[in-house]
Amino acid sequence: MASDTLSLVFGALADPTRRALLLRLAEGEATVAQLAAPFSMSQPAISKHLKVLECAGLVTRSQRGTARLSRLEAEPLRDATAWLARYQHFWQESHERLDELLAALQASHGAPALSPGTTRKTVQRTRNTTQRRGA
Amino acid sequence: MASDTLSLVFGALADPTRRALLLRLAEGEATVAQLAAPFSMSQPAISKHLKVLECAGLVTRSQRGTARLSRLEAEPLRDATAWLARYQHFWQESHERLDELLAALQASHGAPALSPGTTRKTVQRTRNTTQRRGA
DNA sequence: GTACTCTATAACTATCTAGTTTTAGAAAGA
DNA sequence: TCTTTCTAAAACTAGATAGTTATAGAGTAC
Repeated sequence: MASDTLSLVFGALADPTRRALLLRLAEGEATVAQLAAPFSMSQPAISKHLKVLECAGLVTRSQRGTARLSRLEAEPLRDATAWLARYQHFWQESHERLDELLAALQASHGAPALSPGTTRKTVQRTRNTTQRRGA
Repeated sequence: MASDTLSLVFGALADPTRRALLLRLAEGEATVAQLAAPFSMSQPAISKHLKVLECAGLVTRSQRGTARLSRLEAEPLRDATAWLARYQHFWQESHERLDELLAALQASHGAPALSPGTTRKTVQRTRNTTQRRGA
């Protein structure tokens, strides 16, 4: 894979096991054993996935006794989101805000433990975005 | 790679060539030859990248004469953004809105042709998000 | 020091990836 | 029809990826 940061981050996210690990880590730090528990996969396999996440900057690690704690680092996810957001106006037809979209998505297929508590009210604002599409 | 949609999308984005293709397609439809021009890479290589993008649902194609037009489909990017946004409150320390962050990013390292025209004003609002972090 | 626990590394396999060059096929033009 | 243009497919290569089992090493407890 390409070694630039964005490629590493997207590459790390391109695996359901690693995405699941991130979701778990969003609840708090965890040891390798704790992280491996839900998966029908060997411990070294999980260690490798953690290494991929670490290389992408999505996880940092510390020692606690004989165990190693993994901790979520969300910074790179911001960069990834920023990249994606350039395309926002291609799919956001009605210009609703991202967190409102999110709220809707969560309402439709079950809110994960992570989500903010309440849906916020729509804020009306003008927008002079030039919609350029087509050749 | 895993075959679920999200994995395909993130996997497609995990390559700088493919991200560049998407950026180009954001300006409008293009033929394979047009897309291949800026790259020092063979035409079949570009065709393969386009196939990856197509499999991820990021591109649809149509025929025009002897050429094939590729068109950006941003829908899957919304899903990817939605996944990422679950981590928003991990990096969005001061709770600024995504598009404001974007504006700042664009201001700092050069606005791409894609971006909305103006930075919008900060809207003050309350937020009762429960910040849950740590074990 | 010895035993135990937790995790990383080594070594290996199978599969996927990204690229190449060459070739075939489809559509348009003369 | 014959030629040209544009793109996809075939066949191949090198290297990365995701998993395995077995083992080594580091830290704690005794």
